[in-house]
Amino acid sequence: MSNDEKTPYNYNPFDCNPHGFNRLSYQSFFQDNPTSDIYANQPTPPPPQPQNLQQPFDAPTPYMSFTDCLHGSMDYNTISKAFDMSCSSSEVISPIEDAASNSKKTSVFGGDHHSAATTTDQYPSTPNSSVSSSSNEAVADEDSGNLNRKDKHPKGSEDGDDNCKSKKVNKPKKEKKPREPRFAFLTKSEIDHLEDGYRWRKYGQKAVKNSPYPRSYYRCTSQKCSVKKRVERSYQDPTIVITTYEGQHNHQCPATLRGNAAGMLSPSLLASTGSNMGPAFPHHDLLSHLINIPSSSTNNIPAPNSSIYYQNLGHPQQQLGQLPHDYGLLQDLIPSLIHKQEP
DNA sequence: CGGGTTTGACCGGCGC
DNA sequence: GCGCCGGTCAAACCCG
Repeated sequence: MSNDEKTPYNYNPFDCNPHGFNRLSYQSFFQDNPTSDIYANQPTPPPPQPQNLQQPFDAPTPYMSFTDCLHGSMDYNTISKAFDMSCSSSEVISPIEDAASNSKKTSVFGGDHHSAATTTDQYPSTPNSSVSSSSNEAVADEDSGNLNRKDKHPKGSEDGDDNCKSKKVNKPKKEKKPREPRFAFLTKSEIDHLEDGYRWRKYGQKAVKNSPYPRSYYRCTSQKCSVKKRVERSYQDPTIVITTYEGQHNHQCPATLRGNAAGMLSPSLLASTGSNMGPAFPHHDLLSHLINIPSSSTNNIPAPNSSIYYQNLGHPQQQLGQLPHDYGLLQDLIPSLIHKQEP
């Protein structure tokens, strides 16, 4: 069952998309709750979070970008709030019960955060509808240098000899390290690993329980950057790729450094996002999929789900009107998006 | 040869 | 305590 069979979409030159992603029909930010919460459908209690996020920069501005998120310059709460808005319209992804909702890890992050996935049993049956579940993870976690773990000792064979099975090297009982904040993107794509401008090294792949699709683990190849991401395919809708970022880049986007950034961005986005977008904006591929740009410029891509985004948002204007002030993220993106649709 | 991928094994948390 | 499972490691392999 390869994904190649389905190729439901055409290549969209507008997106400069060499991989043939399809446009994102849904986007979601969620923090935490591995796997499960991706599908979690819940009203996401907007948490009164202390602003103790690790933020290299000041408070989020209305011009935060997705990459800002990726770079950690953004308050994750802002993100989640922003998307809570859109999910508050009771949109949820298709009921991917069980594996997802059942996961025993719904509140794994120390439990010091509202376990988001709680009402998973009442999925409205809105297949392919967009979801915007958001949850907050242990935002307080610093970049705890997750690379320290285990000191890189070869497992069990540290001394070689007869500790044959006793892989338990006597470790200093490390304290539980908090997890990085996470957020996920659901992207319609034929390929699993979406270009986002950063370079990633795959360090693992695991079969996902109850899913025929494996989950891949990637780490940012940049030194000292501990950002990780997981990529898996929704088993309910194999055209959807779930990309979960964990951590915050502490460097610039390599693509940017190569001078590609400009080419990744649509002028309108650049214009609308302003300088705050900075050089670290993600690959246009990603962005364009994130916001489901109905690139009128070409192809009437069937994009079966392409309308979902709007469906969920209802009338964008209206939605925007309801937005809290910190809806800056979409507020920023949508106008440019709309602008872009114009011939 | 360096960097990335594959893949089986290991680790550790969690639920029962 | 045991088993399950997600996440990670690292040797082997691949590729440009």
